Amino acid sequence: MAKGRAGTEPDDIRRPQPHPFATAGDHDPTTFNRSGQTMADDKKLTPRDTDFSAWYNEVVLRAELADHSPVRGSMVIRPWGYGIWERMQRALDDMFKATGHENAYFPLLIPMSFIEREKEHVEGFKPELAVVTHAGGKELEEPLVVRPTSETVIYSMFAKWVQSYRDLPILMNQWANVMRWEMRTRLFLRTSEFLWQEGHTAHTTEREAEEETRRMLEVYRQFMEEWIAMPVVTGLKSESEKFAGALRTYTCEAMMQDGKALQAGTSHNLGQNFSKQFDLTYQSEAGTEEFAWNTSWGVSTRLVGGLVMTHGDDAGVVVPPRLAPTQVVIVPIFRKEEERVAVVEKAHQIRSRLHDAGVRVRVDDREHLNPGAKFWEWERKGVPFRIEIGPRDLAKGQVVVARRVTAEGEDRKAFLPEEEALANLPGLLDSFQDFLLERARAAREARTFRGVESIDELKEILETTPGGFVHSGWCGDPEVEERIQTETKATLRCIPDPEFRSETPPDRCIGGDAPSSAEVIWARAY
RNA sequence: CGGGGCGUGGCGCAGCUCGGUAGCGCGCCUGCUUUGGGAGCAGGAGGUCCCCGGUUCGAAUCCGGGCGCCCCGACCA
Repeated sequence: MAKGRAGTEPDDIRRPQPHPFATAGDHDPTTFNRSGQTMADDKKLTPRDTDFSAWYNEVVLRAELADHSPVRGSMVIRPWGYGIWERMQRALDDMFKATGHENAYFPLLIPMSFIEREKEHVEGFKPELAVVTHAGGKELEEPLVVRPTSETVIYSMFAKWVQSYRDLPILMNQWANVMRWEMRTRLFLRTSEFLWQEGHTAHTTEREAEEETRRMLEVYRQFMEEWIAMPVVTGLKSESEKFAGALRTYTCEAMMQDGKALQAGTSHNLGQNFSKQFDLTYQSEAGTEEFAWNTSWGVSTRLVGGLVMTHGDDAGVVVPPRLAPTQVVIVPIFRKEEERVAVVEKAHQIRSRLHDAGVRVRVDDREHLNPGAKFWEWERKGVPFRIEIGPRDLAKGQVVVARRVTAEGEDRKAFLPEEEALANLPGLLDSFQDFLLERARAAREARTFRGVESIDELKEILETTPGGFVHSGWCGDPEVEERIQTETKATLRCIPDPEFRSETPPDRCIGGDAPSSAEVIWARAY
């Protein structure tokens, strides 16, 4: 049976299990201090099942991933969050290079007239443009737009560079910031300014452009699963959800722990829409003048938000080892001065041996915090493994290895001989990475509902916490889509690719008696 | 833009009904004792109580006007 199938019976609607956020290995963040008092509440995070959205905000701030900037709706990405983004960038960049792409950089400001060139494109972006009207103390003759995306400048430049079919394909990417003036913002998930990568290509044939669009979608899927450990459903966007100016938009949709969908990355087949507006033509082998075919594709710092909402728990963030700026933190424990000297020295020895084995590791030898405080702090930040070394361990030649999240029935801490711990850690990091992906996949499958045949049924599922992805038939009528959106607050996430479809294709449209022309997925979304 | 809430040391809040010394928890600084799951004690720093105006002998508190932020709905990676 293909991956992504939930029930053995296609018509069987699966119900979610009662406690969506329960995770093996979660531990109760309520602890007691020495006088037996509970710790002040302000040290704990709001639990996910009390208020998921409050939990998210607190986690991002208190794990020091990001902070609000003085300008409403924009954020500062702090070193821990930026370190995760840097790892993402590096991995993606390598994948782009491996598929033949080169990086370039285009400017922040775009002439207003460029944006206005492609009709659908303007309509899509106009409401969220930030416009520069004054500079150098004078009003500008033509307003400049702070790029919301760069298709228009990039294809205007491509037009300048391309003469012959021999100049194609162009496979380019840029890492940049963009600005879209949003009404409601949330750290990482939707801010006015965000960091992203936008790939832009030009081809001689429609088929080649389509292949490129699909290839990059697959690169994204693979990256999201292998690096973020975040499984995604891939598929095609409906007309109403596609990129403004594209022929077709493909998407990666991830399910967050509250059952809502996160559009994690998109890849667009732009057809000849932009090449026609910007005169991106080439002379073919036969000597005729032809318009090029374009694609564009992007992922953003939103992925950091996706990571948090996929793996985080009530103790904080959980960062998959491959993206963790620090994979292992070593906490020395001691009482007397001579113990401190010995333990800290051992900690640094272990650090340097793990470092040589390719592990990103640091020693937390701050003296003003006791070990417990350090444990909480690094767990909140999501460091995958912690090594504790105290006098008792020193005497026994062992270390304590604690995993950030444990499987059901597994002990949180393992007492291992030093050599064994050192030898095992790279493997432990790998298996933790795998564990996170499998856990996330299971969570998604548990909240994927198939064979849903009526809007009432859809509504009922979405209103039962924590919702999820609902598969149904659809006749393809945009009016039906809009009606469902209004009635259920769910959007049509995508027409899933074959491996995510149900065993038996739905035969009727969810909106009525019309025959279904495509299986689609509904969900409330970020 | 509609509905709701809130602006008081860095953060979270109390005080406002009923005007009169600005307070609590966390955090921060110094010292000593501590350190195997968010340390204890002692001392200390830190405030235009969002802004403007009014009432009053006196305003964080009452009145008027502004501004800002957050949450919930209509747009979006």
